Amino acid sequence: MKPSIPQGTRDFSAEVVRKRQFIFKTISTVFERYGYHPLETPAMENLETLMGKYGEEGDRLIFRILNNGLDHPKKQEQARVDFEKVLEGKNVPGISERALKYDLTIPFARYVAMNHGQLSFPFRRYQIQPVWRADSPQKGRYREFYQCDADVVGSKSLLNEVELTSIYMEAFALLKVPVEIKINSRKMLSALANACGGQEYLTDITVAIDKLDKIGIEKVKEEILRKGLTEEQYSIIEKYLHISGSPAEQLEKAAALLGSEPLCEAAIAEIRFILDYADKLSSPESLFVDFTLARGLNYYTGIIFEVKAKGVKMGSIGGGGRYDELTATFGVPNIPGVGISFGVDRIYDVMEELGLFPESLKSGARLLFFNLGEKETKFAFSLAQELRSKNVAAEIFHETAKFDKQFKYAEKKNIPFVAIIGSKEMESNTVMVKNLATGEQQSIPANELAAFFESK
RNA sequence: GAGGGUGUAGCUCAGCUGGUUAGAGCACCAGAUUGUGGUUCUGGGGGUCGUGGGUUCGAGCCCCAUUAUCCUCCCCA
Repeated sequence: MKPSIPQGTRDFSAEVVRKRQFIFKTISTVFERYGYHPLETPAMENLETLMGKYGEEGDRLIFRILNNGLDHPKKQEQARVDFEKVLEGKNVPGISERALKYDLTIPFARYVAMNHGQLSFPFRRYQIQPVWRADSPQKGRYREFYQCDADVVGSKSLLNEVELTSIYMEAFALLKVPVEIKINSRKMLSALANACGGQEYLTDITVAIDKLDKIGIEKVKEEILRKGLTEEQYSIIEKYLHISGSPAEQLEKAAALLGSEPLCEAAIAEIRFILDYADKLSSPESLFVDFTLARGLNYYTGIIFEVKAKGVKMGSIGGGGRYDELTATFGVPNIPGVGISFGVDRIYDVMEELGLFPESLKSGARLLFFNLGEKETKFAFSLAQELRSKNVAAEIFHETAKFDKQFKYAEKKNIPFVAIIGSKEMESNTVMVKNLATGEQQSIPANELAAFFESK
């Protein structure tokens, strides 16, 4: 048979794994600095935990796991009856009661609901794990991909939003990715909806203006009018979308337009709270107020975030916001929260495009010992062991072979140095070390080899 | 869920309006070169042309089906 992997999944080769781990490690280091703790949850959850949390569309994309033992003679009859129901589109525990997790937020909510007695609030956690979606794959979309989330629950303080903003700034600074961090408040959008027709239009308006930079203002207008708003009502939206200027000016203009709405006042207070901390953040120039920012998800209730990479054509590489009642669906009310996520796969693509990964991630071993025969290899082996004990990665070529072959191996594996030990070297107790990039070689006493590499 | 493109050597792909024995580059192996690579040269191994049918004297090429994969829209990260 021809080997293959399931559609929408990937193997990661050595270099890719190192680069991805570099991203994970950088981000988690920043999370830890702010007192966020790691959490891991199982790949699979009970189907019941996940169903109904992601909307109709989302439910269809959940990977369900078939129960074991359906072929057991005692169960076969029941399985047939149950399967008929599955064909009608129902979920039947007899056929499937587990599913692969679809995101990290719902499992986190489940965890908090299960353990809220033991947790001390506010509870901060970060989580970097794969999730699975039975979507049809295309460019930049996979059936297995990683999410990287940080959330704090059990606190309404806007200081959390400030810190999450700061986390974005620090993490992207460490990764050297130039970004724009956009913020808005969902309350501002609610105020807008109230001003032009009422809350029942909130979702329609949000969905439409969220697409602004994708489809252009004309299409946004079309879409909004199609939803039943009048030209007059739309004119308020148009004015809203044209608000510009410095953050302070933006807030003023918004107040002038929607000031009569109490929610607008609340929104302005939230945004102003964050802006008041701007001078204490590491890169305030990357923070922007963007009233057109809406985020697709409807569960956000306060501040919302979105991060875009500068100088690259790419969707957002991070996003998040405040939500209320994360755990209410699991019977534990009154736990508000706010969280952000990093789009790891897209960050990878951006960094690859801009050449931001450190060179050191490319090679494994620093040194390859040539294999020139049995005696020589024994000599090389003890030297290699010494290097390894001093944390210098070293490899010995696996069999005696022509120089040509061993050189090519080193080159392919991006190993920068080779060590040649033949009878001459063994006699004088030295090692011939060659730098492959420059072609220079020098004879180094065997007992100084480790020091030579440790100093590099 | 809707709509496109592509399946030929390990990889990337040529292959004319259907016409003898299906090619190239890279990779691999051997040699020129028994302790100094990246260049060059010579030789070599490798393919039931995704699968199944059909049209034809003749199909890698045309038709139908099927399957895999990539992409666009919807939605999302």
